[in-house]
Amino acid sequence: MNTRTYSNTPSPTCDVRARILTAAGERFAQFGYNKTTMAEIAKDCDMSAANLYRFFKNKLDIGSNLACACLDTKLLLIKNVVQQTQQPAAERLHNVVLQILSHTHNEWANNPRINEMVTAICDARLEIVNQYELNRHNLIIELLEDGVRRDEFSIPDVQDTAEAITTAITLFSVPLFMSLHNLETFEKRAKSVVQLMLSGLEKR
Amino acid sequence: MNTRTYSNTPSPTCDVRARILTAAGERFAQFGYNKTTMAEIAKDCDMSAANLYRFFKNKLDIGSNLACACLDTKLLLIKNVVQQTQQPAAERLHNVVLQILSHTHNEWANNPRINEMVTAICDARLEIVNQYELNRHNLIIELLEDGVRRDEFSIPDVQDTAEAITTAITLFSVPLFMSLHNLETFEKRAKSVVQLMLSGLEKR
DNA sequence: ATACTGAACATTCAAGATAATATTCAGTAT
DNA sequence: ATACTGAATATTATCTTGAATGTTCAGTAT
Repeated sequence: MNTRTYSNTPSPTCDVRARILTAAGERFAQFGYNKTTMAEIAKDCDMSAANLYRFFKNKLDIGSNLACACLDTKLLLIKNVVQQTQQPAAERLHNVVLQILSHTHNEWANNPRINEMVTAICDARLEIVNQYELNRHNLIIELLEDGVRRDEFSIPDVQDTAEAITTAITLFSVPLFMSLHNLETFEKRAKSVVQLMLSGLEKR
Repeated sequence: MNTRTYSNTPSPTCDVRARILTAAGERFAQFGYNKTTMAEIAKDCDMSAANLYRFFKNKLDIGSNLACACLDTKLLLIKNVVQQTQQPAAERLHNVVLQILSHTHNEWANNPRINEMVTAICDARLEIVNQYELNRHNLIIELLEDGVRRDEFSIPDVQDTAEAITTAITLFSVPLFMSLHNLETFEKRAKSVVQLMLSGLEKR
């Protein structure tokens, strides 16, 4: 990644990168990743297609950067929910799951283009989605530990439990599944799953 | 479905159907659904391809029948676990989840051909997989109700809870996911999920 | 040296042609 | 009538090829 900055130059490298990403992002969102050509992105930035390669390794690299940003936004939304520390941890868990569901559904329903891009990128760059999963995992751990600290939760192994939660909400995280039901059905299911995760089956 | 039987005929209709299904099943398992031709199935049964259509509507219909049988086997395995009534319900739930995981993983690892077939069929005949899901759902309900009857479980809404469990074990039911981890990792996760479903997070 | 371009080259996509296969049906044997 | 077949037809998959696009690079301007 390029980390240099030219504070006294009118058009620093990182600005060019940002301009390219903006142009590409708009095209990808409107016409899809595959239908967008490097020539078009270049034209939007008043440069040649060849010049794009001075700033990004290739088209996939542009896509990856956008996908990263996309996943970062997603992560930030979750973080915001987790850090509503005035709310009980149980409620925040509930909100996290609904947040994830809502985002997945939105992606699928309102912006199949973006989804196409993210899919394409994730196929090629597994590490990006891995990083996202790891960050999400850590946010769940943060939430669980907070719940334990506040004496709301009793959790023998936070690490395992966080993994179990991630596993249990798979249905809400994968856009592919969104065609199975409508949003209300998913929300109902999400509530049931959270309910189950909170109280468990065993008699107390 | 043909339900007539010719008890005094040496080669009754239903035997021919069975012969065709056996031949097709072997071909599908060995070479895959798409690579198997109707002519080949017919040759295995010493008949013309045209004659197959007297017993099955089309190729997909042959595949559907095999897929049904496949899912019925799966269901039977689950049923057997559920009905081990000498075991505690909690243990049986654990075994059901591991059973499902093991079957999904097996399908994916040892027999991609069969999997290809089931996928092809399910794409075309959603009602088959729906029926399977419904039956599985009912088995889970049976297990939960038994757990409640024995005073092991305390469950406000069995219907909702069964749906929640089905949802939570999505990762173990979809062959597509099997490439993500190795079997041991999945088993560890399955145990964590069951643990979570049994005890819940909330302090008691 | 640095920023950039146009043209060359490599790869991917898509439309059309071809071949393989599924399905139907008229016709034969019993 | 019933069980079945071979050949005809419809559908689907595979291959081919030209065009479009991604990528590289020698060369130009500053």
